[in-house]
Amino acid sequence: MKDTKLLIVEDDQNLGQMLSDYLSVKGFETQLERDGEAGFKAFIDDDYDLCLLDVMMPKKDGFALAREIRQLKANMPIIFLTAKSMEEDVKEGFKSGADDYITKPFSMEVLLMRIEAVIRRVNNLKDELEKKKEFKIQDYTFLPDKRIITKGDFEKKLTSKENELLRLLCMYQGEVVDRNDALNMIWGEDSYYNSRSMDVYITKLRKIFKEDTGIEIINSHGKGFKLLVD
Amino acid sequence: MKDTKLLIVEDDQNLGQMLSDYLSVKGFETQLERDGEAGFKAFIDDDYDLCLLDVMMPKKDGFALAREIRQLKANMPIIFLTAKSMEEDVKEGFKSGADDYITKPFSMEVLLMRIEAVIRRVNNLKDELEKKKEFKIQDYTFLPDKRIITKGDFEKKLTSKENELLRLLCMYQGEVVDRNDALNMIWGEDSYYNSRSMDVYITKLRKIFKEDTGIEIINSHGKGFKLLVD
DNA sequence: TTAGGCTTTTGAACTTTATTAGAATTTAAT
DNA sequence: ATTAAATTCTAATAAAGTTCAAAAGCCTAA
Repeated sequence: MKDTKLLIVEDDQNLGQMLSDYLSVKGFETQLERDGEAGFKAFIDDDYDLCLLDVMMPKKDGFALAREIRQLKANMPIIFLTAKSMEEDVKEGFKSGADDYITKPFSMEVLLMRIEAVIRRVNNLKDELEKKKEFKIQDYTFLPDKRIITKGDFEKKLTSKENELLRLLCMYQGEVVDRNDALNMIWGEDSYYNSRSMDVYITKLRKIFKEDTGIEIINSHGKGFKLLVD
Repeated sequence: MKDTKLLIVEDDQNLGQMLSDYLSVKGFETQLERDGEAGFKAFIDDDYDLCLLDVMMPKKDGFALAREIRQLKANMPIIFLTAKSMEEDVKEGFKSGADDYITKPFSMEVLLMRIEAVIRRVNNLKDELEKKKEFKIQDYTFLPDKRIITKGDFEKKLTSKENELLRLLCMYQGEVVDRNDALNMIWGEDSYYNSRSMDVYITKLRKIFKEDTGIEIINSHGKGFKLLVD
């Protein structure tokens, strides 16, 4: 596995550099930006595992930036660097399972612990999902370990690619699964031909649910696929 | 997105200058006007994130000014600077979700906290909107998660760009959505070509509502677009 | 070990989505 | 009124996704 990659957005040059240096030493790959706009650009250009956002920043504050980031990646883990007075707002508005906040001033050690905690939490979440033995898709029961999907007395064996792809879609049900991510996870590499191959499997999965209104695998052009169930 | 921009309308020159200076130092962009009329002119000429209005002013008092401002921008956050004796009036007449008031005399610190609180509240409102699953546009139902818009038995699938753009317009229904903001949020960057591309999508959306009187996407020259429904 | 059956990849034709170009209009400003 | 800038909309093109069918791989039971 590669380094954990952090996006740090902090307008105080001193603090920013200090964070960046300290966390680099601690084994993270870091990218430092000094305002919300630059931060968003950086976020688009690269893949990060966690964002560290100052709340009070010129051009675009941390909350606004977080909102935009979440539009692109709904579960991106975020830690807000906030003043004492804003504590309540973070709690109310932004604390999803993948978030945390830390009030200034803080010690580097404490920050490090928070970062590790968030990453652990996120990994656990992913683990849980991966370990999940059974997914419900309307009346269907999908058992990834047994590689079958059933509905009433209908039962279909899935091939391993079908199985992994459906598992991934189910894990992130309702969210777009990145094409690249899926390719890397299931095919091990993201090439043009693998991508075509994946399309074929998407077609196969769609065929399974063809008759069922309310189950759809929709494409998000240039991004990936999303399993929608209502 | 730019700095948070404040319009300060205060007839007491001393206090006005002090406010303006202090808030500038604190990282806000400020514009100071000394009466209601000048304040309204300034409001028309520029985009503000929050207005700080003295209630007692010559030519046009703070309430009257607020009324006019609200006609142009229904949700403009406003903080009234009021004397103790007027406290009741503000509470009754003007406190919308985005408002606050502060009684003179006040400390700069308290004012700052109020400003931040209002801005935070507004940002949280935006969050809620983003999470919204369903928008009504007259008889249409727009379901951004499913990327469809329906009306009776008419149903149209939307492409992801159409979908995001319409979502944005719906979120700010009745208000102008900045071109730049839309480009940054949906396209990730604000370039000439993306801007042309967005125009094409505006055209597509307009076509959907072509037959419907009372639904319009109107352009605000040099600013952006506004979804108008009546 | 090898034929048959299943899985996966590849090729190719086709559809949909997004961008670019450009001509015609509209708006704002000098 | 003239000019520049911004917008509108159609059409052409490029890029991405979909699907079917056939080829290539892979496994396993005879």
